[in-house]
Amino acid sequence: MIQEPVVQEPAARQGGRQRDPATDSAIIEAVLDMVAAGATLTGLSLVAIAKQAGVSRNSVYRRWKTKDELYLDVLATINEPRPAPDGAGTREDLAAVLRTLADRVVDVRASSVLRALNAEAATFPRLHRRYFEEIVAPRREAMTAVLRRGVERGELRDDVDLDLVAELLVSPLLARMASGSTDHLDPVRDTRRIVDLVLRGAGAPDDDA
Amino acid sequence: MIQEPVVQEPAARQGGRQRDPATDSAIIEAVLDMVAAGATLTGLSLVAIAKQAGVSRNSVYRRWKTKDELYLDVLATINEPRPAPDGAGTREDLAAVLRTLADRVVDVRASSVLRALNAEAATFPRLHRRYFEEIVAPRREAMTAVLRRGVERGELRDDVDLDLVAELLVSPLLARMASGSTDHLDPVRDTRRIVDLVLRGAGAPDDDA
Amino acid sequence: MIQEPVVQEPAARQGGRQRDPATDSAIIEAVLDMVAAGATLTGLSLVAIAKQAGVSRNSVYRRWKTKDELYLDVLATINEPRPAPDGAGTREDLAAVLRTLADRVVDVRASSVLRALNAEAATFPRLHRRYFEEIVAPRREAMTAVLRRGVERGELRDDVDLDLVAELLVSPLLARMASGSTDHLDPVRDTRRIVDLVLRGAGAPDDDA
Amino acid sequence: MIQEPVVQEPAARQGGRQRDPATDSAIIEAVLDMVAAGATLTGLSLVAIAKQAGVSRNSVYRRWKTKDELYLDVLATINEPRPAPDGAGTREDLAAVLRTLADRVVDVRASSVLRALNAEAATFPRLHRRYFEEIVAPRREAMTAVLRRGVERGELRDDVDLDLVAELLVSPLLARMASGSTDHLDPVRDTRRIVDLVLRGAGAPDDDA
DNA sequence: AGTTAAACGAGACGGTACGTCTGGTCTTATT
DNA sequence: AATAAGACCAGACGTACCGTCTCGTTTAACT
Repeated sequence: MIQEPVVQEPAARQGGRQRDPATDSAIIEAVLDMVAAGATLTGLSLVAIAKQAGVSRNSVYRRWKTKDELYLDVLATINEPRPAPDGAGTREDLAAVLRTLADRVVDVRASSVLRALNAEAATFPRLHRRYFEEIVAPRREAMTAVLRRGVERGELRDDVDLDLVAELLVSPLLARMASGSTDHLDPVRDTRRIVDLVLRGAGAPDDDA
Repeated sequence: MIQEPVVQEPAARQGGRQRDPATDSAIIEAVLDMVAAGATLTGLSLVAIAKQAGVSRNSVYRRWKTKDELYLDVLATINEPRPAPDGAGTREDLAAVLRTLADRVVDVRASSVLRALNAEAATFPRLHRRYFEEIVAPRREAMTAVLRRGVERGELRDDVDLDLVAELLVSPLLARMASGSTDHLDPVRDTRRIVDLVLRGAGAPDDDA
Repeated sequence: MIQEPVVQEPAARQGGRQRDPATDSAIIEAVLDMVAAGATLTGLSLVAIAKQAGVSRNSVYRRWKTKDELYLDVLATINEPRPAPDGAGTREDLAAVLRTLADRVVDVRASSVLRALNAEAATFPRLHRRYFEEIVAPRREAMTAVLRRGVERGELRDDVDLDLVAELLVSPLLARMASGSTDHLDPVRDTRRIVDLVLRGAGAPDDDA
Repeated sequence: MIQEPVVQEPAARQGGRQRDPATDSAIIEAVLDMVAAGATLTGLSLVAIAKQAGVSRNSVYRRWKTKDELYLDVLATINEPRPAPDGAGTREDLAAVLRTLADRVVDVRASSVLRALNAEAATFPRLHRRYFEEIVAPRREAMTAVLRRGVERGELRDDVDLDLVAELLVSPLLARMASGSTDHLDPVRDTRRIVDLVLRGAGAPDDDA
């Protein structure tokens, strides 16, 4: 799991001043703020981050050798695991799974980081892989599980491509995250509307025959 | 329209060597290639672009004072207008409109630029606005027109939010563009499948009542 | 001799527009003015000279391939030969020879060029050699001739080093040229005073024994 | 006095790495060497100096914002004050004062810098003024004092222009410095000969009447 | 309490890239 | 063919960072 930051504990501890934990978070906050303000992952430098955090360069470099490692810890901050939906019904379960995503999309700093990460995946392969393993994959599995159960329950057609359905459900939120048009998004209402429309379809009933 | 590049024609022409048009395109190609290779809009420098284009710095700065202006011309390159769908039927028209988008998504260089532009919208507001006016808005109108006609024809329900339907149709492609997972996308097949699923819905028929 | 400029006559003259002789002198004047204004020989560029002369770069490069060649022609402009003194008397002859030098020292443009040339002798060896052969050597010979005649006539001691006497006579003017403190120099009066003092000496008569 | 270089001490010293004093002198040495090798004051760039000194550009710019300021410190290096002559006799005192100058003339680096400075006085007015105040003026006063005392003692005529005598004494050395023909100069012997000749005069004794 | 060791801010340092400017060459249109 | 205008490449210059390093200072653990 990503939960545990990789800030290296210095080996043997026999004396000396302690690291200020406030510095750790000040730096990570600085990254989140700057990225949310439009900075690029590549464009950010440890120096600039230090300045924004009100901390000496030294204090940043002491903790992370590279931006890559720092960003791993930043990414860990974003992931906020949720319990699996309770299985009340397919419609509600889908909405619940989507909510997890929608909440992150609405969080400006989180969505900014993820948007930046997508745009620069090639530059940060390790970071991008981690993003997939820790954030994307679990959600996808949760979604798939709900969909499969929906078919079993007879609440979903059994002749549809579930992967496509999942993509259809998730994409509106992802697209908003990608474009940054996150303002008018109401996590509760909009996830509900998306689920409804995907389940019901937009075509006229006759048209289905 | 964006079609006409803004490369400034120097005022009065009475003598002097002519600008090499090959240089213009070499520079724009360089930008497209570098962005497709993972570069950031902010991260690119006119110097690096010149190097990649095999052109002197001077020749770049002579044409564009800022990256912003250069990118405007790059963006113009991407926009490839398509005729409106012929109106054979809602299903076919929707697929046709989506195709325009899907083709751009599949084009690595185009989608890379747009992905980068989305990620750095804050840094290039003028560019982003232009992107909306010239590329996004026309497609959206085309899509809306088709949908409205579908309702009039009775091929679409009249109780659905057409904006949401449009978003549902478009988002899978946008999301792929955003994440760069563009490899397995088949413009013809996949647009068809998306349209079908959105029209028909994924829910079991009984469930609709 | 330096008198004949080395401006290359274009080989065969078969037709086409004629060179504008005004351009030649405009360029040389430009050099003189710029050097007098403080420019360095190395620091001047043909481009800057063209601009100052109000002439296209082309027109300069067509005439002189290098600064070196151009400066040779500039130097030729400075040398203004004078007839040998008439031999009325040593005192008058010395003053006459010094006058030639003093007049050049007073000419701001000439002295500026020579001062610059001295400072950058290492960079323009050919030019510096030419300067010696064409300007310095003739004057020195003239001076030596007058001094030798003075000894023969019994107007000068026969136990002094004539080279040193010559140096003593010439140096005040050269030093002024070198330092640029040329303002308060009156060629007629000051050469006279220098000659008088050198002949007579500053020591009290008794002191000589 | 000029003795104290103007390398700016950053105001408050509370921390940070110390400047390497070896870097200071390496840079100044570089300037002296390059000017002695024929470089122009204007032509030198802080970049070239840094390269020659084997130091990063940064380290130069950190110390001096402009060439002007750097050259002030270079000039300070050249000035080497001497005690006033002891007053044994006018002849000896004059020789002693001239020696100070002759030694500087013989020092290739010092004379190169001063020659360059004279040639480019217009470009570096502040530097040139300083040169006068710190180097020229004191020597001139020393010289004048000796001469005046010579008159009082009856060792010099009382009807000569002492300023002219001073100029006559000093100019041969200055002229050599200006022309760079410094090789065959023997400070001890030549100053002596100059003083002797100026005191005694070159004219035949009868000629004075 | 004194010693030791590390955290911390400040800033020197070498290196690299950027955008500007200029120099000399080449090309085009005009005279 | 000479000229003016200007595109073009090459390279230097001064600036701005970046990441490393070395200081002097402060804080905490361990004698």
